[in-house]
Amino acid sequence: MFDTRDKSSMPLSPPALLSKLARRLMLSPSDQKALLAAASPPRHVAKGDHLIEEGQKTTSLVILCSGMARSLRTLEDGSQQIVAIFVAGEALNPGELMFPRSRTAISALTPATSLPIPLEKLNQLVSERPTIARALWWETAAQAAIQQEWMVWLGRRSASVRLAHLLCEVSYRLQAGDQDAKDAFDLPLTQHELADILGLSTVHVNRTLQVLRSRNLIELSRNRLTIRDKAGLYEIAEFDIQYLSGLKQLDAGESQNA
Amino acid sequence: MFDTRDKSSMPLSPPALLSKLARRLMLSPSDQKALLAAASPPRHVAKGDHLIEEGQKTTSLVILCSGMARSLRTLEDGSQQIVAIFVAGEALNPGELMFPRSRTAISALTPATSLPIPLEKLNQLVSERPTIARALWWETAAQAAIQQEWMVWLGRRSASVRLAHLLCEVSYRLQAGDQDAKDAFDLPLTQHELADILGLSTVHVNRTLQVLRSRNLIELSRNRLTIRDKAGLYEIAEFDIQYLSGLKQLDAGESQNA
DNA sequence: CGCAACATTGAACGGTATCAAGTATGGTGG
DNA sequence: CCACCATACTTGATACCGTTCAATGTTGCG
Repeated sequence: MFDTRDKSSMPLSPPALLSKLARRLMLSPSDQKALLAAASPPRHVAKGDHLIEEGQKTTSLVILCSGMARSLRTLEDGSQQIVAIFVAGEALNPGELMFPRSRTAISALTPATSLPIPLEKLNQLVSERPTIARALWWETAAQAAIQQEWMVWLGRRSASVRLAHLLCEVSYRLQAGDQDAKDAFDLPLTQHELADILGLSTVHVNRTLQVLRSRNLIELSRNRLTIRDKAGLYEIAEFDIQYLSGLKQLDAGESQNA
Repeated sequence: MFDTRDKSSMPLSPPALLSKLARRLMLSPSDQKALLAAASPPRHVAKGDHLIEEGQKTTSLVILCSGMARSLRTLEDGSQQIVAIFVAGEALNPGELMFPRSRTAISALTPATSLPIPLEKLNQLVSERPTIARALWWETAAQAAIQQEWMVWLGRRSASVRLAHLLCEVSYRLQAGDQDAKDAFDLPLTQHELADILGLSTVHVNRTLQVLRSRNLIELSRNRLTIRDKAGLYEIAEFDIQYLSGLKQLDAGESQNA
């Protein structure tokens, strides 16, 4: 279940593809159906392929049905910074819908399946079904919240804290989307990619990983991460489960708001 | 016009207060009226006062009508990171509306005026007027875009680039909100606060400012910033006016989307 | 087998933090 | 108006974290 590679090679029916997103966004069955009806056929891409190009005109809302993806900004000097990662069940560009062009390139970290929903149809849907508009607005806000958390530790924390935090977050998001709370999962990121996310050099990521390993907090080899000491990892990461748990409180807290 | 301190001491009528936001969000006159009718009386606060407390229950959308504000995250060890700053005409918490509680504290950098709009009324408005919902969604996305830009330079750029970029951005946002393109404005941030934004130490901010001054790019004293060499500053900041100009293309590019 | 990508290690350099001290600046009460 | 104090700003010396460069080991794959 954790091996995202398997999923993409086994074509799922669109309803199955959508179910994860629906669960996250708490869409009603009728909204789900409507979304699905508006969607283009699902697209399967290989590892490394671009799901959205930088500067590309915004033509669809894209939902990641399986696999993992990253959002990348390239700077003039060639250095790059990964500004977001996505796991199955998340929308890739809810915020970009508001802009004429995409500001980042989004590419697949694993073989992946995406479900594009053309803007024209989406706009119609959104005006007919305010609950869908609200769900997308909410997804935009949730991603902004995650970004904000990234900012805090980019600005203020040491390499080991940043790395630990990232591992905690990915583990948490994978669980929230789909799986039971297992502590081992595929993490299809090279040390170079981790460095891009963390704003560190590859070499230093390597050394920092060794520190975490030597303290018996994690194992990581061949793209598979095992968390050996969850409490310990959370502690040095200063991982506050609260900030993401708002994602779950939606059904409880939102009913009055919606 | 640039001295935000004057504004707060001179109570403006609510319509005037809202006009900036309306211009930014491209709200129709009837939407503006409706928003205004839903709003509570404007609130005047002193420099340093909190507009929104950390962890406070989300009860209103708050619009900043005059002055400047900052959104602050405090870490367990006492260090803090400013994750956003706001100028007059911006909404303080469009994204937070989606969560039960506020994740940051927002406090006034200058004397300021805020216009709270209670959630119950807002929810009604939003369901009656999809354009308002869309405007708030858009504001959420715009703030996420700015945050993302911050992330990129927090992770990848040197102190002088970060500082220069921040100055460029503030200057740009002030102009976009209100003023003609003047190159001198009040910047009510201490070096300590700049450090919190930039993820640097106060001492290093000081030295970096001296570098910029010695290159004749800026003057900054007593909270007043003068940009002496705009082109030069933009250059070392690698300031890409594009990323924010999406904000302006809304009326051009959005009509087909909305 | 051999190549390419990834991972690991070491040494030297540099940017930024930290600590500590000193200098404006502005506001307050006498 | 002055003495005083608090806050902000400035400057220097030192230490550390993370980078860079360079070399070596490892894994997977055609």
